[in-house]
Amino acid sequence: MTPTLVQTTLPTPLGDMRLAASGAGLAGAWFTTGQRHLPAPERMAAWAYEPDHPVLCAAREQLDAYFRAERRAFDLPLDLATGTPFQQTVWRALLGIAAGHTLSYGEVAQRVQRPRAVRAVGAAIGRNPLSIFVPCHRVVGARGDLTGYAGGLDRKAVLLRLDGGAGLTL
Amino acid sequence: MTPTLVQTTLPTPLGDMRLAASGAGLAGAWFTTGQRHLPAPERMAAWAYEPDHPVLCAAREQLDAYFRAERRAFDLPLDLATGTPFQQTVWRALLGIAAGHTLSYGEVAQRVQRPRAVRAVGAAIGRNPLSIFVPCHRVVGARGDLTGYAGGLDRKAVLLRLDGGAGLTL
DNA sequence: CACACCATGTCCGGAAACGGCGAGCCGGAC
DNA sequence: GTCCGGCTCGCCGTTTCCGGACATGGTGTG
Repeated sequence: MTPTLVQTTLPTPLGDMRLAASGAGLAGAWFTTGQRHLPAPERMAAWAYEPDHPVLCAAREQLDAYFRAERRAFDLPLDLATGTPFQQTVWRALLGIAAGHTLSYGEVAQRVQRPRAVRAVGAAIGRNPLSIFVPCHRVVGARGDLTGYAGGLDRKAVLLRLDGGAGLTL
Repeated sequence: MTPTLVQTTLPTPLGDMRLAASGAGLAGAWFTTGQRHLPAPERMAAWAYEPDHPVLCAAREQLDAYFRAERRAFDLPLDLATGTPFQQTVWRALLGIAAGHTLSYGEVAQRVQRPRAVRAVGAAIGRNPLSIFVPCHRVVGARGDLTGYAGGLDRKAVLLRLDGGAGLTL
């Protein structure tokens, strides 16, 4: 049995989000609407609601600050253990992209020492369980186009503007 | 010598059926074409034709009503004494599946207290002498596939739709 | 008694399909 | 000529699907 998680939900300018935490740290952050690759509903239903859990509190506060453009980087323990080894490598690489910067899928592939595994990188990024915290929205097409986002391209655009210091513009 | 039976035949939307009755109740109901595990022809030839036998009349009427979707359950004495003890147990378990519901072979095996005798259950169900009356068509594969039917999968599909209240759709 | 049938179910390995891509090529619009 | 849009094809980790190999228990044979 995989260890069970605790969860909470919170509203954001981009829609409600569900946060989940394990003993190791924040393990999930998904938009409740229009998000692909969600865990199975019955799985999520089994997680206890603990809004006061320290990790969830920290995540909520930092996320609020981020949307108020008062914070550009996050600082809390993350639990990436869910993914395959390759996925974890990719996700960790994303953590190295600072706000205001972007990389192409090909560049990420190079950083992961798999220069030709471009599509595989794309697939792995698509499975990122930690929206925003693992900044998968900072990966764009080789020619600068947005290309895709599990939470919808609209949200990706907003997040990138926010990253750029432009403040929140829907 | 096993006590001799009386018989009759009647047409149904799924083809002609032969009904047989003993003093204890309805003992057989088989499609005359495309049905496996029929009694030996010479055996059946020895049964007297008695279309007016009370049990046969009741069976005919209820079967007609069933095919007209005006009846979902049967109410007449059944004679299951033909089978082995195990087979009788299985057949009786089938009587507990209401119209509109299905069980997998494995689930039937559990109900019979022989969780691992899954194939044996399948074999026993295949020998069911009372098509439709003992609803062996309500047992499907673990993943929901039809798997098999002594009267042909086509008939099984029709019967399940009929059970579901969908009316008769060939 | 030994043995071969089955209207199954589970597990496992291999094959094929599927992506949040990117480079190369071709044909039009200037 | 340039430039751009659109198409094709190779790329590779993951997922899904399919087929074969067991285990399994009652029955009908020999």
